[in-house]
Amino acid sequence: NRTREESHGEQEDEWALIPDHHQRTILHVDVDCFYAQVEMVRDPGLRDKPLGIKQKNLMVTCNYVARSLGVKKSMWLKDALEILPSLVLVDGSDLTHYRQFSSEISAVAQTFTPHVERLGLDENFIDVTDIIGDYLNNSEIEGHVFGDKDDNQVHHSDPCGCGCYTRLVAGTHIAKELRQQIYETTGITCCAGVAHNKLLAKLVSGYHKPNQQTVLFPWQVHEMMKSLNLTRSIPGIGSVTYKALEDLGISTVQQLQNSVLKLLMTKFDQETSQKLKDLSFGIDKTPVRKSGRPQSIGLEDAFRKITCITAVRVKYYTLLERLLKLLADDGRIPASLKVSVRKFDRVKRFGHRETKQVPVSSSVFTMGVKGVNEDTKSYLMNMIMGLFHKMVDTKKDFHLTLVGVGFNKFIERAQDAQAISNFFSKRTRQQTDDQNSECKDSNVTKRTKFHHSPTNRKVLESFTAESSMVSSEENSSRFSSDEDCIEENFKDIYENPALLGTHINLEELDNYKGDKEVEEVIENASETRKELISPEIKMCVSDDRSCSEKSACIRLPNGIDREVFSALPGELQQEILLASENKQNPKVVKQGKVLKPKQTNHRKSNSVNSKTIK
DNA sequence: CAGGGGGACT
DNA sequence: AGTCCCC
Repeated sequence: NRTREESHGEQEDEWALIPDHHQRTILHVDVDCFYAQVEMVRDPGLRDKPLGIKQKNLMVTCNYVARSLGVKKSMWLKDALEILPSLVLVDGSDLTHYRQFSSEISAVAQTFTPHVERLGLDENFIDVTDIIGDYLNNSEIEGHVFGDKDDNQVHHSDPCGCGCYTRLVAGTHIAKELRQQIYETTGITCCAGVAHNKLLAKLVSGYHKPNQQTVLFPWQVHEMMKSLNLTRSIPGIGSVTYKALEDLGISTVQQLQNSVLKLLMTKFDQETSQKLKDLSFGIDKTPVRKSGRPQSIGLEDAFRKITCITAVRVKYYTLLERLLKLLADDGRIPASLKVSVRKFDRVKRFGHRETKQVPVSSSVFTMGVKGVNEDTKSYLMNMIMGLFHKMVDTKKDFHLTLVGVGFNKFIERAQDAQAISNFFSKRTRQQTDDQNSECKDSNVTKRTKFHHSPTNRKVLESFTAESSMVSSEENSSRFSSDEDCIEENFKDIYENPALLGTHINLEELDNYKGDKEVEEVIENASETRKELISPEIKMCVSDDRSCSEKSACIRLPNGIDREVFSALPGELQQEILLASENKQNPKVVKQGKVLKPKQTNHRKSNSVNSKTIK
């Protein structure tokens, strides 16, 4: 009972000859201009205005008021404002609220069935095959039907004979109900597509926009696929695959349908070749996979130009602070840290990133009764900078247009966590003669094992809270298993101990009473703070315009964005200014005992290395 | 400055 | 770690 066109494949094309019985019923739900809707729900005053959501210089989406006035998705901000000067803009760089709405929407779908697969923040595939029985008594179709009206009226029952007609009609009722519930719980409107596979459901969901739905019956598949014209409009055929096909003289879906598998196999392996052909016929056997929680959590910041190491540190530090909040919300313990950069490249322009990763010890996130604190941040910062230096040779000129940081593996199950924590504590015992290892071991075990418990949740949440610094001794045992990493990655800070002082939370000073060397580092830093960050100057720094009129203004180092600078915590502002000062006036900074005793053994010089500051 | 994510496969 | 895909 497959459609005729599905048999047009080559004889050797075995997969294509397997009939598609359309046994499944799949929904694709796609939120209308997602970011714009979220902002309109959050501020109903925006409803009637032309609204654009921007990220940097790009308007990533806009509401339908704006669209009716000639603005399109993914326009340059400049172009959008030229067309529509009255466009109201909201910055959508921080995805926090979008993530929240997104998971609420998926959660509504999950009340129907667990078979929900997320695609990006605003799309969900739902396999409703399991629950279709509850909806079979509906005879009327909800929403639109793809294709010619007359054509569909011919088939008023189930011409296919496999029961797909009845199931798809039932699917339209589920889609209707789901969209209604999403609207009631979140205030967000969606489109939906109903079909017998993911490809088709997705293709058809956008046929009537916004806030509408469409069903596709199998006998319309051929017409639908032909109407796509270019192969590029098939999900799964991206720019690279499209160009490869183009090289073979295949540009349209029809050409792909008529292509010979052997020709495709000159550019793709057999499996891929077959998949491409299947797609052109609207055949897609891929299952709807439960999405579960994200497998990575990361943040990026793009910009036009960063050329100095201090700015890099500032960017990573800022991203890391936000990332730790996301991590605390997530509740899981990460096992791997990934750092990325995008180097300026005239040819590639964008898209390409270089990345490096390292395992991170789970103890970094679980040790310490008072939770993870500033110290964890600087530990991770050193990891980050270590990876960064593997990608960028800061002794030479460099030009970055993006930095990113993320966690991409998580300790999932109690058993795994147990094994991992045992592994770490074992290593620690062998390598150090740590009397406290018993205590640490039990800490790790307990926390990791129950990392979903409320108690542990609290520990995680305290990442971001101001909390007290642990003693140096505790530090050394906590991180000793990552010794190798620290030695490599701490290099930057070794070379400029004055920077270290600026990392210290001023509220934690009491912890260092009596430690002369540490106090000295801190004093250095606090003097710097007093000198450079007086309230007046802060005001000046935060306002570009007033700054240009005042003579007392701080002159920021080249490459430092004033807006970025003013948004930073004082300690990082100091770091920048200090670094810039040192650049012009390299001076010797007296060495102090630093936070992690291991370092002192490896420090080679007391002098500030102006090269690292660039 | 396409942005700010994410996933699967190799 | 890189490539390709998706939104």
